[in-house]
Amino acid sequence: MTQAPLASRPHDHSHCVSHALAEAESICTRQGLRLTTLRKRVLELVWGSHKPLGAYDILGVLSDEDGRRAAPPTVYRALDFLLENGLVHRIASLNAFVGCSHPEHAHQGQFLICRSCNAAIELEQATISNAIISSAAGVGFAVESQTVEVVGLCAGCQEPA
Amino acid sequence: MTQAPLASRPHDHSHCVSHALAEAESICTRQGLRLTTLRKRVLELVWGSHKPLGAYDILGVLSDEDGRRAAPPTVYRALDFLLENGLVHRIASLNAFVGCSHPEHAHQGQFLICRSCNAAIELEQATISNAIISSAAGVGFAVESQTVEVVGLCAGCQEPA
DNA sequence: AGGAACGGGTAATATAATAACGTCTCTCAC
DNA sequence: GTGAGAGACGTTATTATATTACCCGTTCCT
Repeated sequence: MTQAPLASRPHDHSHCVSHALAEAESICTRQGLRLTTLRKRVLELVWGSHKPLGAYDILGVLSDEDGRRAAPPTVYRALDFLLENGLVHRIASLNAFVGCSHPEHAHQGQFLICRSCNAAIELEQATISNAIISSAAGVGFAVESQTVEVVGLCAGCQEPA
Repeated sequence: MTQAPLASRPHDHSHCVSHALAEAESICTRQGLRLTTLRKRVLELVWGSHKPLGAYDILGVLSDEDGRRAAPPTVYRALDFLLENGLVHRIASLNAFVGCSHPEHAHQGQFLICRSCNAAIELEQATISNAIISSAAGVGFAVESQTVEVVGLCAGCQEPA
C-alpha cells in the first residue's frame, strides 16, 4: 500500500491552510475574482481541519469573533462563491463543506470520510469516474456530474481496538 | 447500447408498485418483520413513481388523505424501517427517498438521476464499487458504505432539443 | 393476567437553506 | 471628478428537513 494521505496522518496543518489560502489568492487574481475578506475568512475556517464543516458551524465562529450575529445568507453566499470557483467541495451526505485539495483545475472529487476521525480524503481517480460513466452509458444515461462519498475507516483509525 | 432501464421508459407503472408491495410483504413475512398499514402506505407512496420523494411530500399526502395532520416522526419512523430493511434507498444529494428495485438481497445501489424527468435509476455495478474499494485501499482506507449519486440525462430525455 | 417491546400520536425543537429587500462601495465610461 | 451600474454584503423573515422527548395503546410472550 502506498503512503496514507496527509489528511489521515498527523501533520503540520498550518501549512495546509496557508498553502490553500495562497493558492486561492493566486487563482482569484488570475481570474479576476474578488477574494474578499469574508470569503477568505470562510475559506480559512473550512480549511481549519480536514473535517467537513457545516455552514452553521462557520456561522457560529463568525458570530463569535464578530460580536454581532452573522446571518445564514452571509455564510451561504461566501460558500457559493467558493464552490463555484472550485475552492471548496460540498459533501452532500453530511451537509458540510471541505477545502478542495486541487483547486487549480476543475474537477469533482471523490471523498473518503472516516467515521472515526471524521477526516475527508479527496480522491480524483479516473478509474472510478470512468466506471461510472461507462456503466451509465450502458443504460443510455449521459453523466453530467458525480457524487461519490464513501464512509469507512482511514489508515490511521484502523489500529487494533 | 443495451435497452434503457424501465425507470426511464414509459411503462405500466402500476406493475412496479404492486410487484414492490408484494415483494415487501414476502420479505417481511419471511423475516418476521411487521409491514404495518402505515409502513405499507409509505412504501406505496415512495413507489408512486421512479422519482425520489421527499419526506415532507409523503407527509403532505398522508395528511390530506387522513384529515388530521400527520407529524414528521410518523413518516420518518416508517422510512427508517423501510431503509433498515432495504425496501427503500435514501438519495443524500436530494434529501429524498426512492423504492429499492432489488430488496431481496442486501446492497447499496448506485443512482443515476435524470435532471430532466427526475427519475432515479438504480444500478448495482461491481465495476463501480470495486473501483472505489480498490482506490480506497490504495490509500489505506477501509470502505464500509458507498454513496454514488450521478446526475445527467436518461436515455428518454436525450432526444434532440 | 402481567409486563416488556413495539408502533405510533403529539409537541416542541434543532438544523439546513433560501427569499426578498436595502445599502454601500467599487469600477468604469464619460 | 462624477454618476450609473454591478457586485458584495447586511438584515429580517421564511421554508425545508430532521430529531428529541414523552405518552398511550396494542401485541406478544410467558
